[in-house]
Amino acid sequence: MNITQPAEVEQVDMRQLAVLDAAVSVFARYGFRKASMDEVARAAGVSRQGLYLQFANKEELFRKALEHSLSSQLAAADAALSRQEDSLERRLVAACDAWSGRFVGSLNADAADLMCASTSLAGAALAHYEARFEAAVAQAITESPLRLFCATAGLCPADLASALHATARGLKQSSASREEFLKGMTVAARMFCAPLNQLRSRGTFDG
Amino acid sequence: MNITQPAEVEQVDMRQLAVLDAAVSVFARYGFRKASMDEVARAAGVSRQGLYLQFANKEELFRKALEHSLSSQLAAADAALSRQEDSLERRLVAACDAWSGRFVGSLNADAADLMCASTSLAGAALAHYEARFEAAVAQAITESPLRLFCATAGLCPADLASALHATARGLKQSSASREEFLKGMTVAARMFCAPLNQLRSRGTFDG
DNA sequence: AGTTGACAACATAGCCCTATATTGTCTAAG
DNA sequence: CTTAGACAATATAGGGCTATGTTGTCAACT
Repeated sequence: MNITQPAEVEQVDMRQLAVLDAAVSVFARYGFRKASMDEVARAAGVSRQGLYLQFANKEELFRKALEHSLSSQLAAADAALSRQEDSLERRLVAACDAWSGRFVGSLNADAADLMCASTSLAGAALAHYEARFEAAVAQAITESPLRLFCATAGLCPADLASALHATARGLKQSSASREEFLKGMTVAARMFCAPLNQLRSRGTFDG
Repeated sequence: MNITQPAEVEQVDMRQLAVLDAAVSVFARYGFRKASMDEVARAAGVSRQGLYLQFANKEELFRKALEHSLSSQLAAADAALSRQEDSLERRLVAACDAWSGRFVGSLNADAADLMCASTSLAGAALAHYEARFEAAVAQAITESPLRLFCATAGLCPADLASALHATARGLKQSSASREEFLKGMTVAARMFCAPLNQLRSRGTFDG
């Protein structure tokens, strides 16, 4: 009987994740207030009461859904950053895209409501994941030859990560399509990685 | 009698500019709807009817004020970019600060109203000035040795200008203070200008 | 375990009406 | 040429009130 226990636990987790995925898409589409528990339940393929069996109330559902989304975005960014076979430029673009680009074209008028609810209901988690994203980017830079340039330029990898994050923010705001976002992000990443190519062409590349 | 004519014309322009300056600060403080003509008149030191003698209505006043602000921001950015005694990094930071940094810390809840009014009442002018800002930045890059790097990186100066503009947007949104904005902008500009220093240290600097 | 249907409590959207503020215009006065 | 004061037309803010939608919880059902 112990053998089935882990399977059941995984089952429960899978259910939760599926529900959270549905909640994320519904909240992203309608915002916090205009998204109803009924809509989320229908999107998740469960009954409305099924939601209340897993989450105490709408606020907790939103918080968990937001954290789930942030967590998966961060995981995707981490995965992109750890693709050692790709260039740093490509990894940085992919990481910023995984982190910020997911909902670029799909933001409607309820974006303000979403931001407001996010900061008021899970501001700490939001800041936490943003810090972890920047830390991951900074770590990738630290592990690359670009760290050599940082020192000579009087900067630290965290500064670069923060600046790249700001660029991603700005592009998310001004881009009409994901292609536009990726194009701008590629330009920024290429400029940030320029010292790498210069080092390489000078023969001072040491991995 | 012709001698006094130009002086009078300049007087009128000065008056208009003073009124527009006052209007800009009032609109920036209260947004479009919550700012009253009475408030603008008091800030400008004229009567409410004085405003209607110079501007047909509130919408025209807002449009002219916005264009005046954009024009002066662009002029300040241009001035910063043409300070040949400064490094390109410093000029780019100063230009972005002049363009985007003016109201960084002072944006309140009425920012949405401002953006909405700006795009609906003078969206064309807004886009026009934004394009001119990016063109000015691109021109400064073209006139610098950085243009050499652009070609080798498969980019054009306009791409860099657009990316820098996006960074300024993102920092404007996420920065709590102007110092934070300037710090982030400096990091981005330094990275964008990194190829310059590398070229210089390799002795391939040709002005 | 989850679903269904029902329920009170609460929030929301809409409408109407009122009071107040603001716009845009006019005339008289300095 | 500008201002002050007054004015109708209009926009806005607020209260009350209703209709509708939503939340959170319950018991009965499968």
